[in-house]
Formats: sequence, C-alpha cells, structure tokens
Amino acid sequence: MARPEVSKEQRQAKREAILAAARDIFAEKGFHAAGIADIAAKLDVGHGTIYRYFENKLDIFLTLYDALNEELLRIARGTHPETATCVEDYITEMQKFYAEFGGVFLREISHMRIFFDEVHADPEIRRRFDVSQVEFQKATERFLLIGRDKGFVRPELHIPSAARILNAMILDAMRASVQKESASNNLLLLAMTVIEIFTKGALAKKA
Amino acid sequence: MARPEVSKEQRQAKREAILAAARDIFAEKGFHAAGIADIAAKLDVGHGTIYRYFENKLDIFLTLYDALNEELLRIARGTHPETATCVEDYITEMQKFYAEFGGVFLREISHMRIFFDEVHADPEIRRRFDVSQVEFQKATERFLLIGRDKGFVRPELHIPSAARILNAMILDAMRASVQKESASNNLLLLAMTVIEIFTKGALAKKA
Amino acid sequence: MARPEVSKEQRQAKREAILAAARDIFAEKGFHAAGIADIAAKLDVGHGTIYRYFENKLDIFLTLYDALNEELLRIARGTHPETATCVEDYITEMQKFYAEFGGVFLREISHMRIFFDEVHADPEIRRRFDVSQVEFQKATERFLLIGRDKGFVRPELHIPSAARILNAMILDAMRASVQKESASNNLLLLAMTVIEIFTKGALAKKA
Amino acid sequence: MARPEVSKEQRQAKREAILAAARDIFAEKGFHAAGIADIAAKLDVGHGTIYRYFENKLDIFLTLYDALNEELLRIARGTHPETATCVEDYITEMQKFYAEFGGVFLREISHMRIFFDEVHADPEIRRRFDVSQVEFQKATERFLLIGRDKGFVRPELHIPSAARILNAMILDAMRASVQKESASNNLLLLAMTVIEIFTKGALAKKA
DNA sequence: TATGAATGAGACTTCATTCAT
DNA sequence: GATGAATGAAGTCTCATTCAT
Repeated sequence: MARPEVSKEQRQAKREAILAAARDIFAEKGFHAAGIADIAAKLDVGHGTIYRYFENKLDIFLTLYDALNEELLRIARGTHPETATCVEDYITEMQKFYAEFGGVFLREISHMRIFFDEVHADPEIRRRFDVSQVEFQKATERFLLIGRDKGFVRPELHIPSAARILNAMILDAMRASVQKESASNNLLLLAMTVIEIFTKGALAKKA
Repeated sequence: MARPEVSKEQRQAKREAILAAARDIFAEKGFHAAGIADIAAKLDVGHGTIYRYFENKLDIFLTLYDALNEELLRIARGTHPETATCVEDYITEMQKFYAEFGGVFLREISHMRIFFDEVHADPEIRRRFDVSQVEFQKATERFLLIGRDKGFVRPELHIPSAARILNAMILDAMRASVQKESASNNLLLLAMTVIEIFTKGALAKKA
Repeated sequence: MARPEVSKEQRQAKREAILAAARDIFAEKGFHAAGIADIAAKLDVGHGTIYRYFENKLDIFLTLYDALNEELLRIARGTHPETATCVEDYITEMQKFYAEFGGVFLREISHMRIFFDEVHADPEIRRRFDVSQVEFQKATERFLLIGRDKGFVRPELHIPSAARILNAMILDAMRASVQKESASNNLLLLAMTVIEIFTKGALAKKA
Repeated sequence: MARPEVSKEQRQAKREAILAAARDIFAEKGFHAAGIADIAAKLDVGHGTIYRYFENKLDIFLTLYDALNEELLRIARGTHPETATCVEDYITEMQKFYAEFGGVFLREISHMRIFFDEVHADPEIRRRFDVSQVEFQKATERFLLIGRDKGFVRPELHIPSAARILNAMILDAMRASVQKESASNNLLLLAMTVIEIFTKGALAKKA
C-alpha cells in the first residue's frame, strides 16, 4: 500500500488555502448564498477537491468560526485585573483589552459577518455561538469579580448582569464598526464612551 | 353582484391565521428553512391557499416583521423625558420605557428570532432592519439630548455613541431573556443593572 | 321542481358575453397566458360562473375558433365561378371573394391571433385547424376546377397544388395585415399582387 | 490543474445529445407542454444534468431555433440570380434554391414545428422569428430586384408584396410536406406548381 | 489525489377546476 | 344560479454532495 503521497504539512497547507478562500466567500455572500463552487472557483480547484479536506460546507464554516472565536476568547481570558493596584490600573487593563480585542476586529473586519450574521444559519452554528457567549460571560464575570474583591467595582452590582451588559456594549461597538453606513461607527469613540459610561455612568454629578 | 363572498373581517382573520402559523414556523426553523408547505401543513390547508393571501414567503415575513418593528418603534418614540423635572423623574421615564418594551419582548419571546436572526436572509429584510435601527437610534438620541438640555446627562458625553450603546444594552437585555439556557437571563435584574450602570457607572465611589 | 329561472335567451346572452370577453383576452394574451380569471374580471363576474356556461377554457376557445372558422369557410364556399362567362368575370369573382374574406379579417383583425397563433396550443385546436384547412382546400379546388372546365385556367395546372398555393397566398396576405410592424402589410396591395401573380405570373412577357 | 476533465468535444457531444432529445420532445409536445423532465427522461439522465449544459428550457429551444434558422437563411441568401443571362437561367436558379431549401425541410420535417408553431410561446422566440422573417423577405426581394433589373420580372410588380407572396408560397409548400394527412403534400409537385404560377400565372393564354 | 459530471431532493409559484354556500 | 375560496398537480430551477475516472 502506497505511503501518503503528500505530507501532513502539504495537507494542512491546502486546508488553510481552502479556509482562506472560504472566509472571503462567506464574508461576501453569507453562508447560505455562498456555494462550494464559489470557493473552488476562487482556488481554481475542482469542487470535489473541497470534499477531500472537509466534510461539507458547514464543516468549513465551523472551522473558521471556531478559529475566530477561540482567538477572541483567548483575548477575553487574557486580561489581568488581578495585577491592578488602583482603579486607574483597573481601567487601563480594560482599555488594553479593548485595544487588543478591537485590533482583531479591525484586522478581520471583512470577515466578522460570519461571527454576527450567520449565527442562525444552522442549529449547530447557533449552538456554538451560545456556548461561546457563556465563555465570554465567564471571562467578563471574572474580570468584574476581581475588581469587586479589590474594591474597584461597586459591591451592590449584580455581577452576571453587569458582565452580560458589558459584553453587549463591547460586541455592539464592534458590530457598529463593521457597518460602514452607520453614523456612529467610530470604533474609538464608541470604545471610549463605553468605558466612560461603564466607569462613571451617563448622568451628571449633582452639584 | 360580484360582491365578496367572505367579508373583509373573515379575510383578515384568515390572513392572521396564516401570519400566526408562519410566525411559529419562522421562529422554529428560520426564514430559509421554513417552507410554505410547513405553514400550509400547520394550518391544514393546501399550499396554494397561502398564495391567495400573500404574494410570497417574503411578503409573509415582512408583514410579521413590520408589525413587530412598528410596535417596538412606537414604544421607543413614546417616551416623555421632556416632562421630567428632576433626575429621578428622568430615570423613572427610562424605567417605564423598559417595562413597556420588555413586555412586548416577553410576549413575543418565542418569535423574536425573526427580529434578530433573520436580518440577512434577504436584502429587503436587511434594508428594513437597517432603517429601523436608525429610527431606534434617533429615538434614543432624542431621549438623551433632552436629558442633556435639562442637565441630567453629562454634557461631555458623545450622544450618538451613548445612544448606540444604550440601545445595545437594551436589546441585549431583551435578547438574553429569549435565551432559556443563559444563567443571567433575568430580565428584571438585567434592566435594573442597565439603568444602574447607565446612571451611576459600575465603579465604586472613591472614599 | 322549479322551472329554469332564466330563459334560454338569457342563458345564450350570457354565453355570448363570455365569448366576447374571452375573445378580447385571448387576442391580448394568447391561449396559454390568458386566464379564466382575466375573462371573469373583464365581465365583473366570479370565475366559477364561467364554468356554468362552458366546460373549460378550451371549450371557450374552440367555440370562438369554430365560429370564426365557419364564417370564413362560408365565404370561401360562397364564390360563384360557375356564373362567369369570361375570364374577366372569373377574375372579378376572385376579387369579390378577396374583398369579402378580407373584410372579415379587417373586422376581426385584433382577434385573428386565435386563428393564426394559437393553432398549436392544444392538440384539439390543431385538429380543427387541419380539418378546416382541408375544407378551404376543397373550396378553392372547386373554384379552380370550374375555371378549368370553362377554359379560364391552364389545363396542365395541378389543381390540388395550385389550390393549396392560392390559399397560402391568401392567408399570408391576411396574416401580413395583422402584423403592424411589417413593411409590406398593405392588404390591398398584397391582394392585388396575389391576383396579378396568380393570373399573369411574375415574369415579363418576351418581346 | 483545473484542466477540464472532459474535452470540449465531449461537452459539445453531450450538448448535441440534449439538443437532439429536446428537438424530438419539442416536436412531439410543443414548447409549453414539453418539460425538462421529458428531455431528461428521454436521455435517461437527471434533470439537473440538463442545466449543466443549458441555462433553461428557452435556451435549449432558442439554440435549436437559431441553428435551423441560420441554415435556412444561408440557403435563402445563397442564390445567384445575378449570374443568369436568360429567363431560363433565372428560373433554374429559383429551382436550385427550392431544391436546397426543400432538402433541409425534408430532413428536418418532423422538427419543423419549432419553426412554425412555437413562434408565440415566448416573446423572445417571436422576436427572433420576426427578425428572421425580415431577413427572408430581404433575400427574396433581392432575388426579384435583380430579376427586374435584368428584365426577367415584370417592372410593374410591387416587389415587397411579390417577395412576401413568394415566401408564403415557398413556406407553405414546405409546411404542406410536413402534414402527413394532406392530400396535396407532394413537395415536388407543389414546388413545380409554385414556379409555374410564379412564372406564367394560372390563367390560360387567350387564343 | 484530484476532478467535475451527474444527481435529485427540495423549494417556490401558478392557475384551471371543483364545490360548499 | 352565482360565487370565489380552496386545492394541488405540475413545472422550473438550484446546489450540496457523490463517485467513477
């Protein structure tokens, strides 16, 4: 029986070429409208070939989705509020997180559609989205809990709710930056406003 | 002669029966996966019958979408921050809005998918979603501008960004209550936390 | 058992109203594209009503077709070449036929589509068209045979072929007058040219 | 790499197999009644296969129509009346045309329905038919004009009308040979009679 | 391994006809 | 008699996936 004619590395390289092409196609057309034929055409490869590297269309999508999701999760889990010795440090840590998270967003901006839009194209995609939301929630809760333990966060705040809300603000800021048309899609301004509201609230101080 | 055999009321009743069935099907399967056949089967009528009442599948969807959207917009536009004479009144007005908005959400909880998820199933749906987002944004900006004029909202806040963020918090709170699995889907708690963060921020007062 | 509530006359009047409406619709859209609903709408009558007077769509069409066909056949059979005492009379008889035949065409010009275009929309229509062609052929053969017997028509001419050809020229002249766009749709000019070619041929006399 | 697996020739062969099957189906049922399913069944392939080779049903039809039309037009334009030096040559040229034109008809006899009958099945078919009729008309006018210039054709003849009539005779002669039932469907006899009538007229010479 | 030809389930939509009122 | 609501067969077309080469 013949040895595999291509090495593991070559196989992996091909998989990644397919993923790269698929990412563009999904970004452009969305999951449903994107066809295996489009991906194959972009690579100048027969569409049957795709099926030698991936189960099916969903498999490709989920691979892309998982990779993006993991990168974002890694960032969310990589904050270090425990090193903060004062509120200013704590806020700085939050800003650092925003900067890193936003950096990935801006890099992947044209592909974020697979993260926001196609969530419900398939039950399995939805399931993974829901799972990852829980993970993000946990990461943010951890950030807030440490802040509370250190006395930076008001103790009466309901942490799970606050975490959820903070995440919503973050994700929406990102989402806004994806929408070219929006009048308020300045990511920096949004991020600053999120932090401002989160830290100081929107209301004026009573005199 | 050539008088309608069924009254306007009967016709309207049938339309609404179709809309009700369609709403369930769309909620269960999503726009793409839902078939006219599913709707017809649920009503135990021939599929041709559906086409006597609606142009096509999209027509049904948009009718449902528009109705929901209008109801939500009416609520968003129905706030009265201009009557507030003190910050407490202003906050109360916000709470009233939350209560009304949330009421619709809880009633329509199983059908909100058509509002959030199916945005990209069709260009026309997307267009209407985008338009309505702008309207929600405007309504919230108005709320904040009046608050700023009255001295309740910090003047240095960037209103469009703040409005967007506030909307994101509101919508996410609603969205959370749709997800049965979520640990933090207590709508009341979320709403209170949103208002708390929005008014006072999350950070502890310095001693 | 109740006597019929409408008289035979009333029933016949309704049938004819339906036929009149159908004729317009068929002329406008053609057999396939025309819908029973169109006919009913034109009469401001329920479409079910149509079925109380005619079997189905084809039945209506065939009734119209037969009526038109019979009128044209009656004219074709109504020529009197036997009274001609000289070639000039014979030609005059042919001209009289053309005038009468053409008169019906011009009157029915907007409905001739059912005669020319819809011949093959259904096997039964085709069958009747073929049958009527045979009848037209016979009528023309009779005209030519009498002309031959009287010495007006060249004896060596193959009468069935000549009859067929003469019919083709006649029908095409009519057809041409139906086509508005055609540059050579002057019915009079065409009719005159048909007679000229038929009587004298197209070639120049040798000097 | 990405080299076609089947050669251009194989692809073309398949296209032609589909065209051949479609031609039979269209001849048998007509454009409307013919289904893609019928064509696929005749070839014993899935219906999807058809769509790999043609856009849609109309595309198949138009391909057949255009091919036939072009062949006939080429013949009509290929006459050489300008080489005739006497009337006999001119008539011979007309006979040659008839022989060639009739040959195609006899070969395609069972498929001519797509040329005559289906003209009104679709606006695009009609458009092409009308265009080609103008071309046939032009070709015949040219034949007659050259004949007139050379003194073979009577100068007082209205050429566009005569061309139209001549075409009608030709086409009807062909059409006749398609109809099995007709008593006068002997193409040779018809063609001879057309030429005889066209050249000498049908009437007897006065003594 | 790579290919792309073939497949056919599945979705939408139309409209002639039936029939209960 | 009249109506028009309901029906569902029929037809077109798409595209993910299989598989012989």
